[in-house]
Amino acid sequence: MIDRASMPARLRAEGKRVTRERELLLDIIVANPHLDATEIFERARGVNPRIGLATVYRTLRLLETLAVIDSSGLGEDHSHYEMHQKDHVHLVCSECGAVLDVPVPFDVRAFGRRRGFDARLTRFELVGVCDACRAEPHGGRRP
Amino acid sequence: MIDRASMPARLRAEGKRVTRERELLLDIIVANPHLDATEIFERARGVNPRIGLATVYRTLRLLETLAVIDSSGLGEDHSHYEMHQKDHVHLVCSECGAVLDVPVPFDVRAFGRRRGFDARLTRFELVGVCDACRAEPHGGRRP
DNA sequence: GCTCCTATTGATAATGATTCTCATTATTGT
DNA sequence: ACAATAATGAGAATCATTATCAATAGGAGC
Repeated sequence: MIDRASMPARLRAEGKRVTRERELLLDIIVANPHLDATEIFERARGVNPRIGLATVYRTLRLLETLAVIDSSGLGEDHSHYEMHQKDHVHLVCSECGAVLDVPVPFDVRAFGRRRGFDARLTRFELVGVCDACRAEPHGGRRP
Repeated sequence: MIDRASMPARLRAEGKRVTRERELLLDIIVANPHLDATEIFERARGVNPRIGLATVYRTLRLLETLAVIDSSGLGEDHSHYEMHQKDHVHLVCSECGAVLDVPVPFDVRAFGRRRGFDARLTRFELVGVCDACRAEPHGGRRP
């Protein structure tokens, strides 16, 4: 996992500016993995009501380009974000939306290399129903 | 892989009608895995110029609901489709767009079960650069 | 700390993918 | 063949994301 404290230096190293907005968005992503752009936007407004949605998308794109954050669908048709970390599988509960990160049980780089691929990024997800939701067939919608 | 010939019976069993459009779209998906909705639409028009894009999306949604086809992003921000088949990893070349299907090297169901998840569907992708594209750094854009 | 240069922001229009609406058409049971 | 109604086609509507552009604010130099 990338260290939050090193981000300002990292941005400057890339010739980018360290703005209030970028700091705020990074804090939100670090503290809440798996949020989507709208959810990040809402939380950001709670702190800085003047922030715009465009800034959220622009910042997410920048951070993803810098490989600081990763995006994934998590069973839905839009992106969710988290700080970049070692290859892992997202176990997504289609009932309650819970997401569990589990290390990939094999060497992904070697797996790709064996097939002539130089792996740049991975997205592994397993969508299903978690224990809790299987236990209570009635309630248990998205939190 | 689901057998194309059994699809009409499968549709009727679900109380759905077997239309020219559905037959055509199934043929296209079987013959060309990993196409997106627009590509499927274009090929379909080649055979039946009267077909509408809405029908393509409706049919894709229906077939996915019936677990006849699966969708995945393949490194892009929209869905690509293929007949449902056993769990596999998509190796996607970000340079030429080539997609390679490789069996998942571990037992996905058991993997999920061990974490309290009842796996319904999986999406494993590894985005990188294939041998061919690494060989020729100049050309080699999307086919 | 003050200024200037320009990257970044905010508001909003634009785009792209997908879904919805509704009148028309075609599939299926009889 | 006929009627009942599910499915289609065309286009409007929606949702996520990107582009545009004037206003604002980092940060390098003084």
